[in-house]
Amino acid sequence: MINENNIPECECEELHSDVIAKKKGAMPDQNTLYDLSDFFKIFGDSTRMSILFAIDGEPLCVCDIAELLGMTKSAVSHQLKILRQSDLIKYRKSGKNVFYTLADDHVRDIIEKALEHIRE
Amino acid sequence: MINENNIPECECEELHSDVIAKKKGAMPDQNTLYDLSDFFKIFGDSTRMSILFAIDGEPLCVCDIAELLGMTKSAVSHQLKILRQSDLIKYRKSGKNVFYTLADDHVRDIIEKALEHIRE
DNA sequence: CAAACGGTTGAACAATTATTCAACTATTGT
DNA sequence: ACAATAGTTGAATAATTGTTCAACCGTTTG
Repeated sequence: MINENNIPECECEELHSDVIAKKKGAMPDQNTLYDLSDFFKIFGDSTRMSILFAIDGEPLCVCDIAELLGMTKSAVSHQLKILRQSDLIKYRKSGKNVFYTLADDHVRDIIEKALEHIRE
Repeated sequence: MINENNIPECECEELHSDVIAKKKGAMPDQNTLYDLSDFFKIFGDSTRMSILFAIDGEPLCVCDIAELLGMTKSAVSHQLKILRQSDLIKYRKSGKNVFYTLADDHVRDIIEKALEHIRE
């Protein structure tokens, strides 16, 4: 079913309107939902997840990360860009090298929580 | 560069071999990395994120969720299946309806942590 | 200054994935 | 038993996204 605003609509007849109305008021706004899912999307790739573990603690240059993960510098650099844009990592240039490491402990925290969930 | 095992390799000449060796021992195994990123992948979609907020607290039937999100039952049902398979939600059948709600507080915890990060 | 190396980038390609559509199952009420 | 409704499902389509490839920039070294 498509309504006049071209938005698909539920075609059910017996809706629990009161519950829906209550929920509608309690839902986070659309932007927050996008921000949240975009944030999790970053962690939802095994290459990026590997990079985060790799640069946890000691900073690593792009070559080292590539060697560690068995990937090309290019592929790693592309993913580093995404991590940079999300402020999950920070970097320091040193001559021809660029050393990357985690931005803060927040990242570690979230991954730790997820590990707990997986291991139960 | 592709080595004899057909795995792309870093073509750098000045690797920090000692650091790499140390890191290699500290990295989680490949399966854990996949499990972790697969877990986060579930949260990395705004539709699923909306559903999780919708069914937090009070259980909602598929129709109600669809109405709340302005989506078709089918689209919602597909995403509910993914959430079910990841044990993030539980459901209760009642006549023609199926009521969904969060599986446990773990889910809420993780989303809360992410919200903290976003809002800083 | 030129060559070499570390790193980045854009376009192309391949793979993954969310939504739509139509068909289907199961349950309820007449 | 039949019609109607809630929900699920598989296939097709469209959109998103990760990796490769080639070209490029910046820094260092001969």
